[in-house]
Amino acid sequence: MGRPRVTSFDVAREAGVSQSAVSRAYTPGASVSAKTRDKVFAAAQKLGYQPNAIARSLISRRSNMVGLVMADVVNPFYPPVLELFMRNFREQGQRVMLFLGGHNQDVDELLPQVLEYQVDGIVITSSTLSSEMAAYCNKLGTPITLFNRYVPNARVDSVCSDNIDAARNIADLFITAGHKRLAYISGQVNTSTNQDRQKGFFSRVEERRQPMPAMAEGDWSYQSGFDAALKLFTAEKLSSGEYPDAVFCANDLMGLGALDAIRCKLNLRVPDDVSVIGFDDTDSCSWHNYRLTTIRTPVEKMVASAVENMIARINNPEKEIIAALEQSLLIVRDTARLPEQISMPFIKDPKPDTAG
Amino acid sequence: MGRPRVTSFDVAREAGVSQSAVSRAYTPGASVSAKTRDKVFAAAQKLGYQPNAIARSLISRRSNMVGLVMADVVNPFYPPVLELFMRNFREQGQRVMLFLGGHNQDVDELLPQVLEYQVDGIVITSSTLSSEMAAYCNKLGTPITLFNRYVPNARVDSVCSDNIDAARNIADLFITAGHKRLAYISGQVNTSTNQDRQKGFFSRVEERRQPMPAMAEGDWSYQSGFDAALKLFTAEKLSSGEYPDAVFCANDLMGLGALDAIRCKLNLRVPDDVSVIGFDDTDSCSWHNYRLTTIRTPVEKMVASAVENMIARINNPEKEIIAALEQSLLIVRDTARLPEQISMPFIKDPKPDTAG
DNA sequence: CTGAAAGCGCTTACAG
DNA sequence: CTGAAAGCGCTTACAG
Repeated sequence: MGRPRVTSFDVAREAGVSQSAVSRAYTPGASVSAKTRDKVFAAAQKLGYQPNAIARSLISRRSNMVGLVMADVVNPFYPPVLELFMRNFREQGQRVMLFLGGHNQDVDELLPQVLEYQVDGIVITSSTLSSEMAAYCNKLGTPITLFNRYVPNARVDSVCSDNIDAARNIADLFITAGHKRLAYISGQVNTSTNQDRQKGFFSRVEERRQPMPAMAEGDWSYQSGFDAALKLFTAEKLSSGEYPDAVFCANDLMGLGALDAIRCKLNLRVPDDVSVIGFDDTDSCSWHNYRLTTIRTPVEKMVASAVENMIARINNPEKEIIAALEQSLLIVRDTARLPEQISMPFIKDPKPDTAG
Repeated sequence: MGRPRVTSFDVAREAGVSQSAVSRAYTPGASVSAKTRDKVFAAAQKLGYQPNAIARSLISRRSNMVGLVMADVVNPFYPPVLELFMRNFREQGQRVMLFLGGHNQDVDELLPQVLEYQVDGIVITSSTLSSEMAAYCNKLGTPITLFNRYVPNARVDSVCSDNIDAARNIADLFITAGHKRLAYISGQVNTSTNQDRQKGFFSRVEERRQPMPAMAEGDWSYQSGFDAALKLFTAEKLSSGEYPDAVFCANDLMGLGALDAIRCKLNLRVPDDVSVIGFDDTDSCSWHNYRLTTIRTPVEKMVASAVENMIARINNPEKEIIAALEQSLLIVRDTARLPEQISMPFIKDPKPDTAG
């Protein structure tokens, strides 16, 4: 409040140089003599001066801030993604303004708030924006990158993992290993992530001329996976032996819930009686009690390329649009019977030998 | 690049009013006629104008941005905290610049980067800053609030949960329920959170004239809890029956690791053979397979008061310093034998009846 | 209620 | 290399 700020003019006076010289001292590559720079820094130190990034942003038309719109930080898939974005942007000298916005329509309402601050670019994770909004950002010259969402024909970059392909592979794995009664536990049905995983799984089952999978609806949460499993394994099916012998869960949290239901509540053996595969390779999958076989999205790579691309576009708006689609990796643990030949990239996560 | 921005002058021309009028139209409570405002908004709409928050920040000396420094978003305790901060600040019309910084010394190096952007205030979670840095922020007039960290005699606000008190209560619970061989699995030993939990637990055991707890060092992670449990329950102790019968874990993740080690690897019964209590009440504690008895910090309340206080201080720098210390709540689930009389606030989390 | 004008704290041609 | 000056896009007294 009213506290007088130390400005470059104050430093200039103290150092006996011009205000421009002060500015140059803080501009990498500007033409200043070492001597002037030293005087400036000494004076700055003495006065407790630091350049004002807001003023710099205004005149230079570069804020060195990016907007990051995230869907749901509480879902364990996102914290690592957030951390990676923070780290990658920091390395590029960009600060991040964070926004939490729900689904697609929210994003359209949110974007003006982030544009207001003249961010150099915006990354949107797991949501889309309307084509009107995309056009508006484009007119402003603010680049957008979609993470985990793809919009055909829009002038926005995107980097995704190939959910359809991964889900198709899971169908193949289950079928080839001899499972006969497949099931699917869905995420929120209106999300594109769920739609892609479901479509990939079902379409491949159909291509292989197998009976369509049973399905129960979840909402990505642990509890919904637990409940969905209970719906899939009714008392009737249990007694007839006609219960699912392979369950693909649209994410890990639901996979863990299903696992707990199947083992603790239903007293079935995994993977002997039923195989379970999840998606994301969240930390808890590797816990000794679960060891859930799952799909890992190459998050490091995806974030790195999203950031790299964003920076490149900030520096060159004419750069061509990218639409990266990364392949996932099967993480083999203990919850699924798998065929001899695994038809997708995979690694085995050995049971850690931690006896000491 | 170089795309001409639409400014308030363009809108003024289009609307046939002065530039000041445009500015006033966007200032709540400013004196403009409805008619002028309508003309302005119509022109703005037509041109795709939106006020430039950076320019506004510069002249008004209010950025409506706060800096949020978080320690470790990957630890499941933090995502909910982050979400709460985002939501509360948004309600107050504040945007947040996020920074991820490790331990205390990092924060001192980070702060200049956040101050550069003229944030209206800074919240630091689970780290401290040096008194020099505190003094510098104070000189700049930028308020600091510490979340989960307390600095006596510094001119910074803080809101914490009372870790010492909660840990003392756990000692009481164990002892009163008749446990004889207590143990403690620590978090990273140099963090104040661990120090407080450890101190509270040990000091109360001492006051009650019980044998000092055994201790194994962890680092907050699941795996470290698993490993620590194995160190506590050696083959020798197992065969002599002299293994711990009550383990207090400095956080839930380690508690779950310990639980898996104790039950799956050691084949001991919980809580019959050994009681386990964690800390934080992270989501996975309530999973059917774990149902970990733990301590819940009143995070909603803490974040709300941190934000409320920050806003109050931004508006009145002379406001008195607060140092809130919130009491925690015991969440009773299935992993600990508890006395008849529970000596601290608690709630029972009933096993959800989800059979359908 | 309205407009002209000063000024927030910088960067960046421009001229020397 | 250096300084004087213009200007980024706003808000806010000030005068009417």
